[in-house]
Amino acid sequence: MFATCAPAAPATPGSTPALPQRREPRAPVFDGHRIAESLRLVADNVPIQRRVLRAGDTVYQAGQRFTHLHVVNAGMYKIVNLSADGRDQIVSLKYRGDWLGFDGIPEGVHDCDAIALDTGEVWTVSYDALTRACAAAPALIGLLHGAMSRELAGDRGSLMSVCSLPADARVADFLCNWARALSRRGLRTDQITLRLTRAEIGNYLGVTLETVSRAISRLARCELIEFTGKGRRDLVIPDVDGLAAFVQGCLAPVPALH
Amino acid sequence: MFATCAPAAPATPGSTPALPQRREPRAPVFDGHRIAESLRLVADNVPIQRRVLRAGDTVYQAGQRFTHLHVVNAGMYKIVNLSADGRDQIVSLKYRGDWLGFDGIPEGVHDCDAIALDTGEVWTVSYDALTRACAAAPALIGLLHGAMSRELAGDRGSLMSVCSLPADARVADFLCNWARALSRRGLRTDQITLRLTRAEIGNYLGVTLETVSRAISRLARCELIEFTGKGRRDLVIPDVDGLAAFVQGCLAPVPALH
DNA sequence: CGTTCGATTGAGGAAGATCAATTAATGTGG
DNA sequence: CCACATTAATTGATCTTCCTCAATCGAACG
Repeated sequence: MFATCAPAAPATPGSTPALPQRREPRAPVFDGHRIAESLRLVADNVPIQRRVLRAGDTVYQAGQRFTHLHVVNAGMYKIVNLSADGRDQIVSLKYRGDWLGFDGIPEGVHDCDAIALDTGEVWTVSYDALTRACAAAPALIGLLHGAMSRELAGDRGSLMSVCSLPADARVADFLCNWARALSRRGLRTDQITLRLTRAEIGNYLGVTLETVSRAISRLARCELIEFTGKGRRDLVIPDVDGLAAFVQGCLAPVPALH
Repeated sequence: MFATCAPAAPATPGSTPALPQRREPRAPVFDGHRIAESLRLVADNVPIQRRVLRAGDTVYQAGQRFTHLHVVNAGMYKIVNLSADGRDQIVSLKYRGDWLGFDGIPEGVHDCDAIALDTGEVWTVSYDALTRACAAAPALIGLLHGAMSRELAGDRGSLMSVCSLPADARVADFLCNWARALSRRGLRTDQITLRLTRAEIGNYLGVTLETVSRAISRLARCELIEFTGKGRRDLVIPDVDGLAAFVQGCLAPVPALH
């Protein structure tokens, strides 16, 4: 696939111009203010309970009765969906400002686990109290809907990645998204610590852990990523846009349709 | 994979009993009443505009300003996500009772297309009017949240299918879900018409159209599905639970983890 | 210092993609 | 109504990617 490490050649010489291949470093999005406001809006209108978690702690578990929602104030979390037949599947990752627990709404019972990946804090609010507060403070409705809609958008992104990208690109895309999620929230990206094992990343991306490992090694060989610490969990992405361009490059021969 | 058509042998003789392999025909879920109530609740509290669509018509398109939501009263719809680089990806399918348009909430602009797959009708409501009505009729809040949460659950299911099932099982799972979506809504399932081409199914499931075609042929050979009409678009699923069991059977050698 | 768990890397095989040819259904214009 | 074009679906042959199996290595921990 990319033994040559050719990073997304700017479209083959005689190709259609239909693909702008946008390479200008996109304006770095920063959501920190919006998130801080959201947190304040919640805390001002609903009684919250702060809860500190350590890596491995569960915020809630599948099967538990649903009574509360949780807003992430700090830390990172994985959402694990367990199907009836024993498969378990990491379906999304959550960061500061994201909500946890929507899955329990329709049936009153959670059908996912939410598990902390590192030390963090969530603000827990009663769902009943929250809906009542919505009547008084309509801004809360917009907040909630926005959060749910963003979660939907994230899911669509995952599906897109899994359905349309080869394994190496999936891993690259995963790393891009991770880095962007951090940078949008104002967290440091010059020293990223992967909080997932290769097996977990593979589970999330629909590939085996060996494939993840090989992909990461190749990306490192191409210097699209660099390891910093002793182990293989701390890394730097020197140029996130370059990494994103690599993802695009994996699609080169396929584009035209309709 | 299943040249012998062995349908989910009840676990290999000496295997762990950890996998119950539930085969009792699950109680058929029927959501018709809940959906009818939901539609009425909306119509009673918010001005709606009925809109009839024919196959291929768009309910809304990516890039359009978001002002309205839509509830499906009839017909089937595909949601297509187009990424910046030209990939387009079917991310979900919608039926009576589902909502369309949530993707526009956070940015005020849609980032998906919603396209009718056959003749149908949607009820269009102003999002502003709807949120205002939520204050007056709190049941609407629960309705909306339930709908969004169900959509999230559907997305997780898709991701799970794509990440953990081999191609043949994915197609089988897709057909199961289609049939169940219909039967839950009280629509006839003794004569299912696929409204998607093989290419579209493949796009949705992350495989090529040839793979879809082969999988469908094999399922038909095993009599897990049967074609009815002249073409290859009308089919019957004699035993949905049997088809679901086939999906499970594809996972046999993998289960244990942790 | 040995044990354990996670990660890396290689070799071989299998599932699925790609390329290509054929058939079937649908639509068009004469 | 028929010849023709067009689009969808099927099926086969080959090739690539990724999975599986296995060995090795490294870091962390008791």
